[in-house]
Amino acid sequence: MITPRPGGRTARTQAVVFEAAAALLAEKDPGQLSMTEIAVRAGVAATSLYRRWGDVRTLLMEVAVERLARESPLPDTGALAGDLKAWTAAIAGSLASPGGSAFFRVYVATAPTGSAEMPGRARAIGRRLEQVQAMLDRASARGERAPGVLEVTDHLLAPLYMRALFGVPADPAFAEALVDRLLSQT
Amino acid sequence: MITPRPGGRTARTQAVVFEAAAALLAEKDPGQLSMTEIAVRAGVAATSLYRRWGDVRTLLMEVAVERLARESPLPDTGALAGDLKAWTAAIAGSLASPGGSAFFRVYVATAPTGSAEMPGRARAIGRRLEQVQAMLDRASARGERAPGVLEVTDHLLAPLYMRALFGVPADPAFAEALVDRLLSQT
DNA sequence: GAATTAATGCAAATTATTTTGCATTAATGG
DNA sequence: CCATTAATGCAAAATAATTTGCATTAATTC
Repeated sequence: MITPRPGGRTARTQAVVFEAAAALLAEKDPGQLSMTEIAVRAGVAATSLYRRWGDVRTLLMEVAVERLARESPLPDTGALAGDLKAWTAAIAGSLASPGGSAFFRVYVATAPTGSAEMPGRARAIGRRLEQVQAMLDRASARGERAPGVLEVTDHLLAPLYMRALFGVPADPAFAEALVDRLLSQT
Repeated sequence: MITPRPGGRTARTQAVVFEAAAALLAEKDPGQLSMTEIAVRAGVAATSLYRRWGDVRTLLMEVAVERLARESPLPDTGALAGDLKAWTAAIAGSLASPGGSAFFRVYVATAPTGSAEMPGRARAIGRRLEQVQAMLDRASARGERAPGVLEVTDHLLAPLYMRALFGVPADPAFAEALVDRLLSQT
């Protein structure tokens, strides 16, 4: 059984487990969560969680990746400024929701202090960067002058996530101002 | 015994414990560290750690606060641009060292996902913000036009920490460019 | 729809973490 | 220097987390 159907047992238990983990993530630190706790909340045997994900870090990273994919769709407004504004607004919105910075917290908490590895990590962050690159490529194809991916992460993503982390509100107007600031400097 | 002398037993064990924790922090995630592990490395009974700090989170937060205070001194070059450049360069430097983002990781890992509390947290982050405010106040007193604290955290600190988190190098030139970019927009 | 395969649940065993009680050692105050 | 107080160490107990073996249930294949 490599890819079970959406309604299969495997998919079903994964769904309840992810749901339970996400709910707990909105309540407490990633570092405070245990396999046992998630298993109880999900109504699933802890044994199953250990067998499928190995440890809490791995499980939480998968949850984060899955949620991220759903929360900020890639916009296409026809202009770079519009794309970036819609995208950052969506990010700001999801960061504002309870547990909205959960993905980011999980990433940081599970990221190795050293330099190397992490397949889940690369996948998680790769998703965001692919979105950025796609937008920038479209802009270039239209003949617009576009910044690089690094500029976007440095000047758009960084302030938004930092604010989420420190509890400073980041409303849509702030996100929009960041985009204007970035584009006026290219 | 409220404030034991620098050479006292309490201070001595705290020193070895902090040293051990910092060393381990450079090797693995904050979330991976246990009291037991730190105790063994420090050559101290785990019992003592539990009694003095209660749990790993609390201990690590204190370690982070203590290290931060030593790592980035407040510069005074006579001009805001110079102050900010010296300060960001110091931050970039310590972030580049092995385990340099340990403080930040600890902060994120131990920060509650919910909204409330945290004495250690406020103290930790307050230190950085006081430094910023002091620099900005001096600049204003000299008659220079100075940005607000939020601008500094959004546009200087955020990119630096974000890069540290994702393993993207942030050299002194990058830090300097951030300062120029910020000041040219005030 | 039976046979096969994989995932799950459950209980027991193992291992790690945390707490507790008490003896010991170091620091402090006369 | 002696008495007092607080911190530490050590061992045992209590709790929590993780692993393992095996029976059971659900899904897939033919």
